[in-house]
Amino acid sequence: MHRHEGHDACRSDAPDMLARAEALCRERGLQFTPLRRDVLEAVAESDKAQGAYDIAERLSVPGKRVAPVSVYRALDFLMEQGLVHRIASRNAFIPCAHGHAPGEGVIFLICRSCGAVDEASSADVEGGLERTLERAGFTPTHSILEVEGDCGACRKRARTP
Amino acid sequence: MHRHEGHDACRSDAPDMLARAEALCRERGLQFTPLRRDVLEAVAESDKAQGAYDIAERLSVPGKRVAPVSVYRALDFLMEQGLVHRIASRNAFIPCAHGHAPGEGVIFLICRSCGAVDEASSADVEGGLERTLERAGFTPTHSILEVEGDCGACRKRARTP
DNA sequence: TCTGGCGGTGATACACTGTAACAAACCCGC
DNA sequence: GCGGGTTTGTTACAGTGTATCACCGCCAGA
Repeated sequence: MHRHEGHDACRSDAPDMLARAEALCRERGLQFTPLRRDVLEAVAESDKAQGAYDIAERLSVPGKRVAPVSVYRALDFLMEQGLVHRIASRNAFIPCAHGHAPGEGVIFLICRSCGAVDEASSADVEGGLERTLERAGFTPTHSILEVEGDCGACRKRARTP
Repeated sequence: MHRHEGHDACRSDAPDMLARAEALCRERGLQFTPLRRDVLEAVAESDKAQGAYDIAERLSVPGKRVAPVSVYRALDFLMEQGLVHRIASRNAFIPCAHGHAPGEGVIFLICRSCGAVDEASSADVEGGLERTLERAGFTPTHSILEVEGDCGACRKRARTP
């Protein structure tokens, strides 16, 4: 089990994220288009989960509107490539903090106070889940695990206002 | 760890569910109104997750329309009382298969083929999750764990068509 | 009895989220 | 240049959820 270390730096270091995405697309023979780049950059600019419409609005400038449907398409692409995650309980999107092993379970920690979303992973949880599913005769294809609560920073802030 | 036994009977035994709900409301001094009763019954009639609009349509008869907003209000009430669950990945609702210990984690097993939703629980998963959250300095208030895949019945059906 | 409050419901409107369908632009190999 | 796939723009629409206000029924208290 491990928690992802150095997370904050990761999330705010958008340039690194973009470089990684570009390399990944080149490697896979896919197009890292300007729109996809812009959407990824917009998502990576914040550690809060952002809605597709927020992103569309942020990317729009007078004279050059980006329609939500375009954002959705870019997000679909970025999710397929494992570059962003969707937070089902919020209908919102966050950058993937780091390269996950394919199929590795991710736990999203969503702070109800500051809105930041952290990622964690746990071999214990994953193993327990596998055993539970097997016992139930259930073959999983995809699982989501999202926890809402208070992050350490916000709890500390609440104690010493 | 245990998987909920006798689940099918539980889910289809709507009358029992209604009696339980009524008793629970009386006990808590809350109103188990006709609308709430109808909504719970509609949810309990199927082991598939149903959308609020589906429920509204099902409850509507010529001359007596039930608006989605009314269904949402009833569902909010029923969720607060722990009688129904919301499936975040589907924007849909299912009856609670049994009385959970308050705060106990539930794992939803969603079959992508037949759409049925089963419930499971696992002390392993829960313990692992607790440890992971503590390590991350995160205080949880609510967590959702939903797994999509193929249930045993559908996998068997696929093998012998 | 009257009255005021309160919870529940009905009804309308609206905001937010996501997708379908089609046309235009672009890119790339032939 | 041409043909075919991919990407994007645009419009329209479906699905999901909430805000607001009015009305009703009930019940406690004057």
